[in-house]
Amino acid sequence: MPRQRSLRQLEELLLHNDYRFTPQRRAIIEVFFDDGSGHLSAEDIYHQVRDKLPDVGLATVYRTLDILENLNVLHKLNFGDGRFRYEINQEGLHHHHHLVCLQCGQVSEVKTDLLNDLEEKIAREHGFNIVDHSLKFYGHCAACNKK
Amino acid sequence: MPRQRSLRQLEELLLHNDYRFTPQRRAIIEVFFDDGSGHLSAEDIYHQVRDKLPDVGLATVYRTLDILENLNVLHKLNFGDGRFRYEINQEGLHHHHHLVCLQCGQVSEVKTDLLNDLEEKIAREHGFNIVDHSLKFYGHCAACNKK
DNA sequence: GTCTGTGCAAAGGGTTTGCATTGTC
DNA sequence: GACAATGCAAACCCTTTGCACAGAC
Repeated sequence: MPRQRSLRQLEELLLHNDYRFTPQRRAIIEVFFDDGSGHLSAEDIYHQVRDKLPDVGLATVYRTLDILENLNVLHKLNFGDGRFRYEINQEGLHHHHHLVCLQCGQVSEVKTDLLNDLEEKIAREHGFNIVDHSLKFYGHCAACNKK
Repeated sequence: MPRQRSLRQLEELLLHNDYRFTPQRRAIIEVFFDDGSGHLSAEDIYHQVRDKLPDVGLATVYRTLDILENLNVLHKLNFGDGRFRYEINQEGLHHHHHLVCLQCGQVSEVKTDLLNDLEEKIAREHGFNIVDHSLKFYGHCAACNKK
């Protein structure tokens, strides 16, 4: 099982779903491959895409992000800072959590997932069928602690 | 230790912090006492306050919510539906989690907190000083499952 | 050639801010 | 009576939408 889909695979995914594989969409996907930091806002992506394709419109970015989210290529994140952020869905990276630094705003990831027990308990006690979860820790990151 | 502060105590809290205890602020706080459901949006509060004080402005609601959040009277929540929601902070209700139904939008609460171990581990491994956390489960609630 | 995708600009929705007026301390 | 708080409306920010044009199949 591949850890991350290739550009080629994503092209096929789009075409199989009756979407066209345009230069704009290609460039937007490439931004996610190029940028390792993850957690990109629409504006971040817009600026990076415009380095390659200077005429791209912000609306195109939003429309593409929407498609990619629906195809489960991207995950839409909300850290409460007034804008949505997107990260690429990678197999094996399911259910990681986020550390949001309240000082510098940096978001890092925790791989651990100890929520399975809790999920079972909730499903049992509340009759709630869990599809997804979101766990965020807010605090002060190592770098800010040193200041 | 009281489970919930009284109106009187909140009045003193405001005055001690050089804020005035106006009828508007009183009415806004009362909304939280009257409404048991919790998770109120600014608009929800605005409408309920206007039943008592018809001339209140939405801006006043936002400004008051902001003050009460800073005084740790309220907790600002984000369920990703495009608006912030507020719940009153009660002692003993620290760190409860939310179940967000993807069908009907209803938000209910889970009292369990099994995150202490995980928090310690994260603080140790990442040097991240945790101040708060947010855990949300998305899925289908018992009522929607029956439909 | 058809019809999806694009860019632009305008609209939308929640939240914030400026300012003259009101009213609390 | 000073100055914080209010109400109104405009401004803001991110996101969505309408529309005519461009371009992929």
